[in-house]
Amino acid sequence: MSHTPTTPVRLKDIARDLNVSVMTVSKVVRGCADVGAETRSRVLARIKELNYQPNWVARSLAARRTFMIGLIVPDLMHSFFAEIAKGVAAAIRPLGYDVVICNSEENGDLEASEVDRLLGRQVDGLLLASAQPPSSHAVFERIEARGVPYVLIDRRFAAVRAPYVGADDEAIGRIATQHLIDRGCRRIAHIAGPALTTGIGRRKGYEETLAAAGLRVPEGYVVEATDDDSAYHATRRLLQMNPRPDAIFGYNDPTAAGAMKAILEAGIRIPEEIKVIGVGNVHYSDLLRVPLSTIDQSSTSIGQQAADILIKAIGTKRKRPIKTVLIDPILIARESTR
Amino acid sequence: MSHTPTTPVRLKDIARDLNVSVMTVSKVVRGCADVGAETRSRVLARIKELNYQPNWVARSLAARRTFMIGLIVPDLMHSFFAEIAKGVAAAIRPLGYDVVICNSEENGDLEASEVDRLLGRQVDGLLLASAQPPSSHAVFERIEARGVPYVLIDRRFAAVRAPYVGADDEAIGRIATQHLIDRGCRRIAHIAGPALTTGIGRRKGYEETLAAAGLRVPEGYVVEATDDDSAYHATRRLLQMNPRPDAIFGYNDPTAAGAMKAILEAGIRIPEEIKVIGVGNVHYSDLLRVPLSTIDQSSTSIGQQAADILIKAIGTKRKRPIKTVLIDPILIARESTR
DNA sequence: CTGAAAGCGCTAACAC
DNA sequence: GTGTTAGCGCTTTCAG
Repeated sequence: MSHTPTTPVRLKDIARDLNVSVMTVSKVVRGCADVGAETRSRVLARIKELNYQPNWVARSLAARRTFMIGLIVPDLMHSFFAEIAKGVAAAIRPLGYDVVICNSEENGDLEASEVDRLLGRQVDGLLLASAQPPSSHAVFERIEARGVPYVLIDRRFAAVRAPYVGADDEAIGRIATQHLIDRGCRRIAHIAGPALTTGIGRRKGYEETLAAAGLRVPEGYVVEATDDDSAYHATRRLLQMNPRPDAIFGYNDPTAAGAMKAILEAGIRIPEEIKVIGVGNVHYSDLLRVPLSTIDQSSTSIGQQAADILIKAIGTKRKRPIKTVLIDPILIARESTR
Repeated sequence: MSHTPTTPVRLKDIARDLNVSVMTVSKVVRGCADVGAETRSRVLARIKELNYQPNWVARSLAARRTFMIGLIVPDLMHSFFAEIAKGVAAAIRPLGYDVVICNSEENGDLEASEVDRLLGRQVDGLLLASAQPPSSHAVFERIEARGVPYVLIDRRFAAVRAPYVGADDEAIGRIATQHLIDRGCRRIAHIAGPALTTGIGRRKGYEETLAAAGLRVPEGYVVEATDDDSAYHATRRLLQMNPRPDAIFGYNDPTAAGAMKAILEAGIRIPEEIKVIGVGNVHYSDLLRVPLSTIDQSSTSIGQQAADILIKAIGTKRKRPIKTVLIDPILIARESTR
């Protein structure tokens, strides 16, 4: 109705109206026990009446806690991270926290500046799917210097002493590769991801499994790509090779999807001539041209578990044991490796 | 190195070290002109040395501005909204704003509580892809009562006097339907979305175009669905009908993808026997089993334009003309309507 | 049980 | 140019 912007109601206003102190009202708002029953109900009534909403900025400054946590992901458009974000939000919301989501665009410097911003905003904790190069620890040190708890997600940093939640990347590489071998493939190519633990681990699992099976692949069977588009182009090169691969293991679903596009476009049949497998079980995997076999890594659960660990760390004085949660990857076999 | 959490450096610390007043330091930090060159450089040096980072909570309280804006979307997993979020972030970041992203899960009550939280956090503005039922204005009134600028995204509310940025939904419906007619389809079914302006507008465009072409469709040719899964089931019902549709217009890409899944599963060929078109041009549209024809609505640009309008409104005293940006939809014809 | 005092770290507005 | 005075709206601490 009244479209005249009103200055928000403050504790002070309620206190004045009721002839009690600001403190008493504050206590009622926060649900402290030490307030008389009758006083409490009078205050509560007035609060409802005026529709009082606490000013969280003021509250945060005084209490030195914001009840905000920061989440930094490399790319929100990748549904894997969107799902993590969802899991995080779902986990912390009931506890009264809000999450500020930032996109690092897979760029370490941008990420560092996001971290600084979030720290400047006094977040109580940080969740980080970091795009830092593996040996660069400056960002983590800055966080630690501030004493703000944080949890690493998806990408691991061996030298950093922080909790981590993610999938077992080497296991992912092994499972995917073994699956292709089991399906009779012998010339298995790999679209490797960026040089982060995810990409490196999956590639390592791939190489180990190949070696264990006594398979050797020609020079050039491992190509690099970061998204569906670069994977598309990389795959076109792969298809020129002699002998041509009879399988491609993409380091994530988007790259596998890009590979499929190149393969089908070349008039090659999936899975008859080339089998394809990805990682991530993104939501649309089974809607692709050929439903994509993939390795599921429970993204929602990653978000939730990371959030749980973080919240516990926030509520604790100092030095809890550094937890590492490795989620067991699960093979989802679909048409693309039939 | 030093993993001993240090209390953050404050203006006061720098002021003390340099024997100047807190104000002077504050002015330097904010880049005010009225500071002596020599003083400024001393302060700057110390700031760098100590790696001073302003406390934004305190700053926000004092300045009565947080430089945070809130963005509420129904579903971050839907890449349309993820893309909008990205566009928003990209647009406001260089201006010093941060965005707090919230998920309403397509639930009006949850959305209302998110709005309250964001308002409580004193955001400077709000971007809202609202899940409110069309006649419910309580949320908007609460925002207006606080005098916080906001702009509506994607879903429109005719009675609400706020800027709006989104696609022209009726045009979308017309273009999609006309395209199917042009391709020779005569029994065009529609998977209608929820009863919001998006769903309603697209359906209206569909019906108008059908009428204009003198086409009538049997009872039951319009079914409702909200996501790929419900669309999958709805389409299975559609396929039982007699006569069977020769085209399906899905109100967005996920529903169209779900429809395709049901069609192909039934052994029916796309586009030979049934043509399919969606809306949104989501990122993976051309990777689907049959590359999906769709209507593009420039999601990134929606985010950017909405953010621009909001930022301008924030920087203004009061009452700017209420801008409505209707983005022209563009047909992207792919294999599914060949 | 209630409240007064003392800030949280910073900035607006105005003097000097 | 620089600094002073007053807070922003809330919570902490501790006395009554």
